[in-house]
Amino acid sequence: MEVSQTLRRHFPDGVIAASCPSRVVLDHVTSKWGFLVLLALAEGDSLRWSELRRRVQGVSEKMLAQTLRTLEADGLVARDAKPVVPPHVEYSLTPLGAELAQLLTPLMDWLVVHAPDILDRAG
Amino acid sequence: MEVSQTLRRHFPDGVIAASCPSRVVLDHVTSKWGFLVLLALAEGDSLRWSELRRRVQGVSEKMLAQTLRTLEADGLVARDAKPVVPPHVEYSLTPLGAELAQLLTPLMDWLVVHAPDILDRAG
DNA sequence: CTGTATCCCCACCGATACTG
DNA sequence: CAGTATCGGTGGGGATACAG
Repeated sequence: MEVSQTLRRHFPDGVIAASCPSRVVLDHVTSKWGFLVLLALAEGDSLRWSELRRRVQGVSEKMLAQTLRTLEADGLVARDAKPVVPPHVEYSLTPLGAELAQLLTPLMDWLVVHAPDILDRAG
Repeated sequence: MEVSQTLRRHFPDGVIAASCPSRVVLDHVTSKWGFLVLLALAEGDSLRWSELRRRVQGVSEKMLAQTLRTLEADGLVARDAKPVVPPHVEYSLTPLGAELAQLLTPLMDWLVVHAPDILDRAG
Protein backbone atom coordinates (compact mmCIF):
# COMPACT_ATOMS: atom_id res chain seq x y z
CA MET A 1 0.00 0.00 0.00
CA GLU A 2 1.10 3.54 -0.64
CA VAL A 3 0.07 6.90 0.64
CA SER A 4 -1.30 9.09 -2.06
CA GLN A 5 0.71 11.29 -4.35
CA THR A 6 -1.04 14.26 -2.82
CA LEU A 7 0.28 13.52 0.62
CA ARG A 8 3.72 12.71 -0.75
CA ARG A 9 3.79 16.01 -2.55
CA HIS A 10 2.97 17.95 0.58
CA PHE A 11 5.04 15.86 2.98
CA PRO A 12 7.82 14.09 1.10
CA ASP A 13 9.38 12.79 4.28
CA GLY A 14 6.16 11.28 5.57
CA VAL A 15 5.91 13.71 8.42
CA ILE A 16 2.73 15.74 8.79
CA ALA A 17 3.91 18.94 10.44
CA ALA A 18 2.41 19.76 13.81
CA SER A 19 1.76 23.25 12.47
CA CYS A 20 -0.04 22.01 9.36
CA PRO A 21 -3.44 23.69 9.00
CA SER A 22 -4.98 20.31 8.32
CA ARG A 23 -4.49 19.48 11.99
CA VAL A 24 -7.07 22.07 12.95
CA VAL A 25 -9.69 20.86 10.51
CA LEU A 26 -8.85 17.29 11.42
CA ASP A 27 -9.64 18.19 15.02
CA HIS A 28 -13.02 19.56 13.98
CA VAL A 29 -13.91 16.55 11.87
CA THR A 30 -12.65 14.02 14.40
CA SER A 31 -14.12 15.90 17.34
CA LYS A 32 -16.40 13.90 19.57
CA TRP A 33 -19.52 14.85 17.58
CA GLY A 34 -18.25 16.42 14.35
CA PHE A 35 -17.96 13.15 12.50
CA LEU A 36 -21.46 12.01 13.46
CA VAL A 37 -23.09 15.35 12.67
CA LEU A 38 -21.53 15.42 9.21
CA LEU A 39 -22.62 11.84 8.72
CA ALA A 40 -26.19 12.61 9.78
CA LEU A 41 -26.32 15.29 7.11
CA ALA A 42 -24.63 13.10 4.51
CA GLU A 43 -27.90 11.90 3.04
CA GLY A 44 -28.25 15.32 1.49
CA ASP A 45 -31.49 16.26 3.21
CA SER A 46 -31.79 19.38 5.31
CA LEU A 47 -32.37 18.48 8.92
CA ARG A 48 -33.94 20.53 11.64
CA TRP A 49 -32.21 21.05 14.95
CA SER A 50 -34.51 18.63 16.74
CA GLU A 51 -34.08 16.03 14.02
CA LEU A 52 -30.31 16.30 14.34
CA ARG A 53 -30.56 15.80 18.08
CA ARG A 54 -32.57 12.67 17.46
CA ARG A 55 -30.21 11.22 14.89
CA VAL A 56 -26.96 11.99 16.66
CA GLN A 57 -27.87 9.96 19.69
CA GLY A 58 -26.30 11.05 22.93
CA VAL A 59 -25.31 14.55 21.92
CA SER A 60 -26.24 17.30 24.37
CA GLU A 61 -27.77 20.59 23.27
CA LYS A 62 -24.59 22.38 24.16
CA MET A 63 -22.34 20.12 22.14
CA LEU A 64 -24.68 20.03 19.16
CA ALA A 65 -24.73 23.83 19.08
CA GLN A 66 -20.98 24.07 19.49
CA THR A 67 -20.31 21.45 16.83
CA LEU A 68 -22.71 23.05 14.36
CA ARG A 69 -21.18 26.48 14.92
CA THR A 70 -17.69 25.15 14.27
CA LEU A 71 -18.72 23.29 11.14
CA GLU A 72 -20.67 26.28 9.91
CA ALA A 73 -17.67 28.57 10.46
CA ASP A 74 -15.59 26.05 8.50
CA GLY A 75 -17.99 26.34 5.60
CA LEU A 76 -18.97 22.69 5.81
CA VAL A 77 -22.51 23.13 7.11
CA ALA A 78 -25.14 25.66 6.03
CA ARG A 79 -27.65 27.08 8.49
CA ASP A 80 -30.99 28.29 7.20
CA ALA A 81 -33.15 30.01 9.81
CA LYS A 82 -36.64 30.69 8.52
CA PRO A 83 -38.11 33.88 10.01
CA VAL A 84 -41.20 32.27 11.47
CA VAL A 85 -42.54 31.64 14.90
CA PRO A 86 -42.08 29.19 16.31
CA PRO A 87 -38.49 29.14 14.96
CA HIS A 88 -37.69 26.76 12.16
CA VAL A 89 -34.00 26.18 11.38
CA GLU A 90 -32.60 23.78 8.84
CA TYR A 91 -29.06 22.49 8.55
CA SER A 92 -27.51 20.99 5.47
CA LEU A 93 -24.10 20.32 3.99
CA THR A 94 -22.46 22.92 1.81
CA PRO A 95 -20.90 21.66 -1.44
CA LEU A 96 -17.60 21.56 0.42
CA GLY A 97 -19.15 19.62 3.28
CA ALA A 98 -20.75 17.22 0.83
CA GLU A 99 -17.35 16.52 -0.69
CA LEU A 100 -15.96 15.75 2.71
CA ALA A 101 -18.94 13.63 3.71
CA GLN A 102 -18.39 11.44 0.67
CA LEU A 103 -15.08 10.44 2.22
CA LEU A 104 -16.56 9.94 5.66
CA THR A 105 -19.33 7.60 4.60
CA PRO A 106 -17.17 4.69 3.40
CA LEU A 107 -15.17 5.03 6.61
CA MET A 108 -18.30 4.70 8.72
CA ASP A 109 -19.42 1.79 6.57
CA TRP A 110 -16.21 0.01 7.28
CA LEU A 111 -16.40 0.74 11.00
CA VAL A 112 -19.97 -0.51 11.26
CA VAL A 113 -19.08 -3.73 9.47
CA HIS A 114 -15.82 -4.45 11.31
CA ALA A 115 -16.47 -3.00 14.75
CA PRO A 116 -17.95 -6.20 16.19
CA ASP A 117 -14.91 -8.27 15.16
CA ILE A 118 -12.54 -5.62 16.46
CA LEU A 119 -14.25 -5.38 19.81
CA ASP A 120 -14.46 -9.15 20.16
CA ARG A 121 -10.73 -9.39 19.69
CA ALA A 122 -10.02 -6.44 21.94
CA GLY A 123 -12.29 -7.74 24.64
CA MET B 1 -25.78 12.52 -2.35
CA GLU B 2 -26.80 9.36 -0.58
CA VAL B 3 -25.45 7.44 2.33
CA SER B 4 -24.32 4.01 1.40
CA GLN B 5 -26.49 0.95 1.21
CA THR B 6 -24.43 -0.54 4.01
CA LEU B 7 -25.33 2.24 6.43
CA ARG B 8 -28.93 2.16 5.30
CA ARG B 9 -29.11 -1.54 5.92
CA HIS B 10 -27.77 -1.16 9.46
CA PHE B 11 -29.61 2.05 10.28
CA PRO B 12 -32.71 2.39 8.10
CA ASP B 13 -33.90 5.45 9.99
CA GLY B 14 -30.61 7.28 9.64
CA VAL B 15 -29.89 7.10 13.33
CA ILE B 16 -26.61 5.59 14.44
CA ALA B 17 -27.40 4.11 17.83
CA ALA B 18 -25.44 5.44 20.77
CA SER B 19 -24.84 1.82 21.75
CA CYS B 20 -23.48 0.83 18.34
CA PRO B 21 -20.09 -0.89 18.65
CA SER B 22 -18.81 1.30 15.84
CA ARG B 23 -18.85 4.22 18.27
CA VAL B 24 -16.04 2.64 20.27
CA VAL B 25 -13.84 2.00 17.27
CA LEU B 26 -14.72 5.41 15.92
CA ASP B 27 -13.42 6.87 19.17
CA HIS B 28 -10.14 4.99 18.77
CA VAL B 29 -9.67 6.05 15.16
CA THR B 30 -10.72 9.65 15.77
CA SER B 31 -8.79 9.92 19.01
CA LYS B 32 -6.33 12.76 19.17
CA TRP B 33 -3.47 10.62 17.85
CA GLY B 34 -5.07 7.46 16.45
CA PHE B 35 -5.73 8.92 13.04
CA LEU B 36 -2.19 10.27 12.63
CA VAL B 37 -0.54 7.08 13.85
CA LEU B 38 -2.51 4.97 11.38
CA LEU B 39 -1.66 7.45 8.66
CA ALA B 40 2.03 7.36 9.51
CA LEU B 41 1.96 3.61 9.03
CA ALA B 42 -0.17 3.82 5.89
CA GLU B 43 2.82 3.73 3.58
CA GLY B 44 3.12 0.07 4.40
CA ASP B 45 6.60 0.24 5.89
CA SER B 46 7.32 -0.96 9.38
CA LEU B 47 8.33 1.92 11.57
CA ARG B 48 10.33 1.89 14.76
CA TRP B 49 9.05 3.58 17.90
CA SER B 50 11.46 6.48 17.52
CA GLU B 51 10.55 6.91 13.87
CA LEU B 52 6.86 7.04 14.79
CA ARG B 53 7.57 9.70 17.38
CA ARG B 54 9.35 11.72 14.72
CA ARG B 55 6.59 11.40 12.14
CA VAL B 56 3.67 11.99 14.42
CA GLN B 57 4.86 15.40 15.42
CA GLY B 58 3.79 16.59 18.84
CA VAL B 59 2.81 13.24 20.31
CA SER B 60 4.14 12.52 23.80
CA GLU B 61 5.67 9.18 24.76
CA LYS B 62 2.72 8.43 26.95
CA MET B 63 0.14 9.08 24.27
CA LEU B 64 2.08 7.25 21.58
CA ALA B 65 2.31 4.20 23.81
CA GLN B 66 -1.36 4.40 24.75
CA THR B 67 -2.48 4.89 21.17
CA LEU B 68 -0.35 2.03 19.90
CA ARG B 69 -1.62 -0.29 22.62
CA THR B 70 -5.22 0.52 21.77
CA LEU B 71 -4.69 0.04 18.05
CA GLU B 72 -2.79 -3.15 18.66
CA ALA B 73 -5.58 -4.49 20.87
CA ASP B 74 -8.01 -3.61 18.09
CA GLY B 75 -5.98 -5.71 15.69
CA LEU B 76 -5.16 -2.73 13.50
CA VAL B 77 -1.47 -2.45 14.31
CA ALA B 78 1.13 -5.21 14.66
CA ARG B 79 3.99 -4.94 17.10
CA ASP B 80 7.20 -6.82 16.40
CA ALA B 81 9.76 -6.67 19.21
CA LYS B 82 13.10 -8.12 18.15
CA PRO B 83 14.91 -9.78 21.06
CA VAL B 84 18.06 -7.75 20.82
CA VAL B 85 19.77 -5.21 22.97
CA PRO B 86 19.34 -2.37 22.64
CA PRO B 87 15.64 -3.02 21.99
CA HIS B 88 14.39 -2.83 18.45
CA VAL B 89 10.62 -2.71 17.97
CA GLU B 90 8.78 -2.30 14.71
CA TYR B 91 5.19 -1.34 14.16
CA SER B 92 3.17 -1.96 11.05
CA LEU B 93 -0.42 -2.19 9.94
CA THR B 94 -2.21 -5.51 10.04
CA PRO B 95 -4.23 -6.42 6.95
CA LEU B 96 -7.27 -5.07 8.78
CA GLY B 97 -5.44 -1.87 9.63
CA ALA B 98 -4.29 -1.52 6.04
CA GLU B 99 -7.90 -1.75 4.87
CA LEU B 100 -8.85 1.00 7.24
CA ALA B 101 -5.86 3.15 6.33
CA GLN B 102 -6.91 3.04 2.71
CA LEU B 103 -10.03 4.92 3.74
CA LEU B 104 -8.13 7.37 5.93
CA THR B 105 -5.62 8.45 3.30
CA PRO B 106 -8.06 10.10 0.87
CA LEU B 107 -9.62 11.87 3.82
CA MET B 108 -6.26 13.28 4.87
CA ASP B 109 -5.55 14.22 1.28
CA TRP B 110 -8.73 16.21 1.17
CA LEU B 111 -8.00 17.89 4.48
CA VAL B 112 -4.49 18.88 3.46
CA VAL B 113 -5.75 20.36 0.23
CA HIS B 114 -8.77 22.20 1.64
CA ALA B 115 -7.61 23.14 5.14
CA PRO B 116 -6.09 26.48 4.10
CA ASP B 117 -9.34 27.63 2.44
CA ILE B 118 -11.40 26.44 5.37
CA LEU B 119 -9.25 28.23 7.92
CA ASP B 120 -9.16 31.41 5.87
CA ARG B 121 -12.93 31.49 5.82
CA ALA B 122 -13.22 30.55 9.49
CA GLY B 123 -10.69 33.17 10.50
C1' DC C 1 16.29 2.34 22.39
C1' DT C 2 11.84 1.50 24.05
C1' DG C 3 9.20 2.13 26.86
C1' DT C 4 6.55 2.71 32.36
C1' DA C 5 5.16 5.32 36.32
C1' DT C 6 3.56 9.32 38.41
C1' DC C 7 1.71 13.77 39.11
C1' DC C 8 -1.44 17.11 37.91
C1' DC C 9 -3.98 20.47 35.15
C1' DC C 10 -7.41 22.24 32.38
C1' DA C 11 -10.43 21.88 28.57
C1' DC C 12 -14.02 19.17 27.26
C1' DC C 13 -18.27 17.84 28.06
C1' DG C 14 -22.77 16.74 30.49
C1' DA C 15 -26.54 18.48 33.40
C1' DT C 16 -29.47 21.93 34.54
C1' DA C 17 -31.87 26.12 34.24
C1' DC C 18 -33.36 29.74 31.58
C1' DT C 19 -34.84 32.70 27.13
C1' DG C 20 -36.60 34.76 22.50
C1' DC D 1 -38.75 25.21 18.56
C1' DA D 2 -34.15 26.44 18.92
C1' DG D 3 -31.19 27.66 21.24
C1' DT D 4 -27.88 30.37 25.44
C1' DA D 5 -25.77 30.59 30.22
C1' DT D 6 -23.61 28.71 33.92
C1' DC D 7 -21.63 25.28 36.97
C1' DG D 8 -19.00 21.37 38.12
C1' DG D 9 -16.57 16.83 37.39
C1' DT D 10 -13.59 13.99 35.00
C1' DG D 11 -10.50 11.96 32.43
C1' DG D 12 -7.60 12.88 28.44
C1' DG D 13 -3.32 14.17 27.89
C1' DG D 14 1.32 16.79 28.82
C1' DA D 15 5.67 16.89 31.65
C1' DT D 16 8.87 14.70 34.09
C1' DA D 17 11.40 11.09 36.08
C1' DC D 18 12.64 6.52 36.01
C1' DA D 19 13.54 1.45 34.19
C1' DG D 20 14.75 -2.90 31.40
